[in-house]
Parts: sequence; structure tokens; C-alpha cells
Amino acid sequence: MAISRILVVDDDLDMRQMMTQFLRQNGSIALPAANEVEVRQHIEAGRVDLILLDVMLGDENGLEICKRLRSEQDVPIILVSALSADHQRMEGYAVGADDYVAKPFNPDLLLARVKAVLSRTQRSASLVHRRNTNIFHFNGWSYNAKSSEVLSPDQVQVTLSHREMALLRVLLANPHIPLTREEIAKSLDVTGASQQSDTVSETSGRAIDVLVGRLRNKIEVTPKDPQILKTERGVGYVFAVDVEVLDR
Amino acid sequence: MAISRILVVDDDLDMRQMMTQFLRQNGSIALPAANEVEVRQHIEAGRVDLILLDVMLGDENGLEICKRLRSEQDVPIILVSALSADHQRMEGYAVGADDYVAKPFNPDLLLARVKAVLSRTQRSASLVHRRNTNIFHFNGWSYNAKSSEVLSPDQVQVTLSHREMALLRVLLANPHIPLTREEIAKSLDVTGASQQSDTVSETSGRAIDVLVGRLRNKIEVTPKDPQILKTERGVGYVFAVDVEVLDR
DNA sequence: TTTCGCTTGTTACACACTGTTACCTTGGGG
DNA sequence: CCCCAAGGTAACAGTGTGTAACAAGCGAAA
Repeated sequence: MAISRILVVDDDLDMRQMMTQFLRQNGSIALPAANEVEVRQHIEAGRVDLILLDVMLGDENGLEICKRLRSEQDVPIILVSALSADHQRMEGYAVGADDYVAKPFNPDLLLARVKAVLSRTQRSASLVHRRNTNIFHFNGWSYNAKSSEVLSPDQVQVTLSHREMALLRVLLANPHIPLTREEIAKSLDVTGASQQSDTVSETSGRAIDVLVGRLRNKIEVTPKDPQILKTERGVGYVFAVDVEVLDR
Repeated sequence: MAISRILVVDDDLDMRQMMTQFLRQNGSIALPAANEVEVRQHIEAGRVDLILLDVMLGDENGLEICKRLRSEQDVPIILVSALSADHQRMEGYAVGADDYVAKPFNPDLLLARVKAVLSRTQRSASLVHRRNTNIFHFNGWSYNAKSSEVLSPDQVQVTLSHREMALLRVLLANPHIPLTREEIAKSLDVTGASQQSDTVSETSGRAIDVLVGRLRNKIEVTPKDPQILKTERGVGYVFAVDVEVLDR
């Protein structure tokens, strides 16, 4: 499945960071925004699959923004709000929201609802026109999220295992951000199947280290001296080069 | 918006009547149903735009029904349940529900959510119910659902066995969604004949794997390196390309 | 009924994937 | 310079998947 690009709109910095971080750990590309201007910039750039929109944005009104966006665009919107009375929820649906989530929310449940909305919109879109292809470029390499093809700088196709592919996706969603082994493992597990379980599948060992090594052998020119997937001693691993996302 | 036909599935007569009556007062066509058989009758007749499905249906399980319907059809489903814990909601979304509403609910709010879901799915819904003349396109291939003809990218007709054809249909109905062997087997059995029963025809073995291999040999350019029908290790199989449905 | 041809499930074996373990290398503090 | 924890990695084992070969089932035609 293609990686989803989710726009997180909240005027509270902490909330924004918490949500973007959580979404990234679960394999999405999360873009933060604090106001309508920033929202429109991201939409103009055509890089948004879904918007998580806080209703109370300081001096701006999320409901108004939602209504306005909906009259112009077809982008799915999930409203997030501390206002959870029935009439407030109904107002949200009335301005065209696809879902309405009350704060405080369970992050995993929010993720489930995000997926539900995305699958619904993509389902109907696929009948009319094709879905977007995202292609990630880094250091001359490219990764096609749709076909899962990985091409080396000299355009040779490289075969990654399912798990290596998943690791690459997690890294691509978090460029320049050091990830602990635990964070990586959690993201990998969620990606694979129908998620959940409190039992962190704590593989009790070095599985991530070995996986990283295997990926390095395939995408690093000099695996012994990694340029892309670097080690952060005592912390974890970082995807240390810039990532460019292209639409087609 | 056209008048919506909503299937109300609940084993409690009072609840069923209350809901159908309310929906009718608000301009929808509401059809009552008490079990899976009645649901399928209405769907077969092409009378349904959306399903309101109670999770606890006496001896039947709404979640199971939802999962099954989703693997075959594209009808939007809103689950309704007295079970409102987060993990129960997530389970609902995991089986493909479009929304999950806790009982007791505010009827007006439910209506708002129904409209939100319908506004997203309406386009596809109208196509899906016209099942007589559908032609599916994927990766240059085409499948005519009426004549059961399969044409390769260079317009050569390919002969699929009955079982391979059924598998292809199941996959076409679930593009980009990983299906377990069990789900596939179940869908094949249901699709093939009108029978069902709790007795999973558990073929005790690798029948699905072999069937997948045979279909790959016919529709993949490079069966050893599948582009269309991919394996999801530890999970099952995915139809990994976009599907376009055309009317004639 | 017999036979032929096709379909489909079963089995066995080979191979691919992935976590674990053990041993080695590296790097930084003392 | 030594020490030791952290990280790299080869080798191994358990499990999952691909697939050829076989066998059983079924319908059509002789």
C-alpha cells in the first residue's frame, strides 16, 4: 500500500509533535501545520492524502476552514476537538468532515479511523482514476511505494525482502530523525498485519541490528562505512540523507 | 443527492423498527433485516447503498458478517454496538467498517454520520450495483465479468479454470488489501455456490498456495517475480495493482 | 460403462526469509 | 593503552512459501 501523507493541523505545538511523531512511527508521512495558510501551502503542493484538523485553532476556526476546503477540494478531513457534545459533532459533519474525533483520544483508535477514511476514499477514487504513485528519491536511489521497486543510482533493480522493505519505509518517513530499535520494531510490527496487542513483540534480541545490516548490504555502496543508514551509538539508527517525494 | 437505501440489521425488533422509522422520516429508504441471510438477499437484489449493522445479532456475529461482506462486496458498513471500549471499536475498523457507533446513540448524529459515509462512497456505489456489464482493467489485462473472458495486454484470450476465475474475482474485489488464505478460501466457497455453514471447508493444506501459483502462471509476465499477485509473508496474498472498472 | 482430458487438492522437497546466537570489531572513557 | 559496552555479522535453525509430481474427482464423448 502506498504511504499516506497526513496533514496535522493544530495550533498547540506539543499536540502537533505528539501526533506527527505517532503517525510517522506507524509508517505515514506526517506534515505539521498551525494555521490555514500553512494548510493551503501543503495542499497547493499536492502532497496531502488526509487532513487531521483541530477545531479550535486560536483565532481561526477549524469548522470554517473545513467548510471552505470542502467547497474547493475533495480532500478527506477528520476533525479533532475537545468539544464532544452531540450538536458540536453534528456541526462538524455538517461542514463536510469525514469523521469527528473527541479529545482526548486514543492514538491507536485515531489511526484506525484514519485508515478507515483513507480506504473509503481510495476505494471510490480507484474506480474513477488511478491512485497517485509516490516515488522517493535519496542519494540517487529511488523507491516506488506502489510497485515496491527499488532502483540503484545506475537504475538496476534491487530485490528487498518484505521486512527490509518495511524498514526502508519507516526510515523514509523519518529522515534525519534518530529512531531507537524499539521504535523501529514497533513500526515494523504494525505495518505487517492487523496491528494491536499490548504485548510488545519484544523479539528479545538483535533482530533490528541484523535487519539493518542486511538492508545496508543492499543499499549502501560501502556497507562497512554507511553513508545513508547511519548508526547513532547508544541511541539507534538514522536515515542520514535528504528524501525527496515525487508525485506522478 | 439521490435517495439512499439503507439496510438496518438488528435482531431486536423494537430497535429495528425505531431505526427504520427514523430513517424514513428523514427521507431515506430503510430496509429491515435480522440476519445474514436477509442481508444477502437485499444485496443480491441490488437494493442497498449502506448497511447499519448491529454487532451482536443473537447467535450471529456482526463483525464476522462485516468482514465477510467486505471481502466480497464494496457496500459501506457502519457498525452499531453497545460495546464501546476502544479495543472493540478498533476491532470494528479492522474488519473493514466505515464507522463505528456506540449504543445508545443520538439518532440525528447517526444520520449525520450516515451522510458523511455516503457522500464519500456514492460514486462507487452506483457503479458496483450495475454488475451486469462490468469490465475490470488492471496492468493492461482485462476481465469481463459477464462473459468471464480474460484478455492479456496484447489482447490474447487466456483460459482460466473455474477456480482460478473465482480467485481472480475475489482479488479484483479487494485491490491492495491483503487477504489471508482463510479469507480467500471462504470467499471462494461462498462465491462458487450459494451454500454456507459454520463448517469451514478447511481443505487442510496448501490448496490456496497452489491455486495462487497456477493463476500467477497465467496472468503474470514473470511468475517467479510477481508484479500483480504478491505474497505478504506470514499474512497471505495481495492484489497489488490498481483496478479500474468500466461500464459499457 | 469405459475412457480421455481437464481440474483441483495433497504431498514432498527445495529454497527463501528472519530471529537468535556467538564471536569479532569498534570506539570512547578511564 | 586497556577495558568494556555497543554494534557488526556469519552461521544456524525454525518457519513460510513455491512448485513439480501425483492422485482423485468429474464431465463429456464413444
